[in-house]
Amino acid sequence: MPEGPELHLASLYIKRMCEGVVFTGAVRKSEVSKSPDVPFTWEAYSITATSRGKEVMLTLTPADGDGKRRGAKGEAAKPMDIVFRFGMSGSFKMTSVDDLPKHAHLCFYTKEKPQRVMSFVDTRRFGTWHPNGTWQAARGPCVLFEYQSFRQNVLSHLSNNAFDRPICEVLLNQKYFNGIGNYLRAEILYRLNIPPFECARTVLTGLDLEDVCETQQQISDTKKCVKQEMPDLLRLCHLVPLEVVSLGGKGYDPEKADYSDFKAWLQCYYVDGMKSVRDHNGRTMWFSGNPGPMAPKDSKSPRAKKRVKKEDDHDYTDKKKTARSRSGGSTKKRIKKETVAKTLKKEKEAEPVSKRAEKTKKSKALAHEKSVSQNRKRSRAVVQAEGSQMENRRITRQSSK
DNA sequence: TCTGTATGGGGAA
DNA sequence: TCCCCCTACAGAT
Repeated sequence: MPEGPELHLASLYIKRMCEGVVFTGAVRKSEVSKSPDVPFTWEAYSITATSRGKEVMLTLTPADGDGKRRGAKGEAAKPMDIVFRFGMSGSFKMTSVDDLPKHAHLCFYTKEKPQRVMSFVDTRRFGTWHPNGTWQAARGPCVLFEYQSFRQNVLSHLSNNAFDRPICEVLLNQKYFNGIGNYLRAEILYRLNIPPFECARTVLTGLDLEDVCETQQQISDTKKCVKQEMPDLLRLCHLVPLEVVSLGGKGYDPEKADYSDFKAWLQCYYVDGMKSVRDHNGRTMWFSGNPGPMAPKDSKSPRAKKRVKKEDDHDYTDKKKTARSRSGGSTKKRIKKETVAKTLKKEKEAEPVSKRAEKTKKSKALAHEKSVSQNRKRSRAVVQAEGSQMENRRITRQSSK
């Protein structure tokens, strides 16, 4: 579920579910998880949460007046912060003990009867947590809640070689864009019609250090702001995630019933008619129009690349053996080579968009079409239309300099 | 049964 | 820059 908006929605969910609820006992970790144990055991404690970019911090606070002022090992009663990163599939869920989700890896038990559990659920186990943790120092300010410092952090470091790369790849750099992930980068660049593989520095040079819309309320009031001034790329890094937050629900999470709202909100990511290529890190970039000058020449999937490499190695070994033995190669090897050649040819002919994506998109297209046409009539359409013209003119100016 | 793909990011070379 | 961590699912074979 996890980009900036989903992490924030998770923190809101935790706060809502844990408000006034007393938790008890030890925090329990699944056997299979490689994340650390959480050394926290109290007769009574409360839970609250906050988010920053792609991190969520849980604060466990021992309750006053429960008669026990010391923990199981005699430690003083002080709160513990646990910092979570969600990986590709992390989320929090409050359930009954009987309904504990299959992939619950860290569990907090309530003191009620019947007992309930707040658990960190993470199917793929790419998520991590850090007891007594702090916000990760290497991550930049939150695009949602530290907008001005986020903006200044980006614009004051443009000379850094991190900005030599394509804008779509820099948008995933959490040192500068804490909270932006793969669907947000697609949506943001699409709104401004910025070629994803344009050089980041070219796109960002010339933006004002201070945004004219200074207060969050002003910024959040899209209509008001758009009428006053065009939103630039950095403001959209703030506004677009805010839109997802305002959708409520659970954002990007196909398992949830309210996923349809989110799908309808998407204008570019996984949308019918959009193009997709692999960026230099092997992640799929969705876009329309011109990919930009720094587009990778070879956009094979990481696994396809690996396979081709393996087969190349295999082929090389075969050739060496053949040369040594002067045998000319066995029938088996010839068939293998033909298969490899066919595979390569297939891949060459294949569209950048996978067949699976095509089919998924087709089935999605009908439902999507209806609501997108409505959505686009809203303020975002204004943002996109006006913004893209301005942005294109600006980028053209930058490029020609 | 095999292959490709998925909202992220740490660490080795 | 590449490899790896891991599960689930869709579609191809």
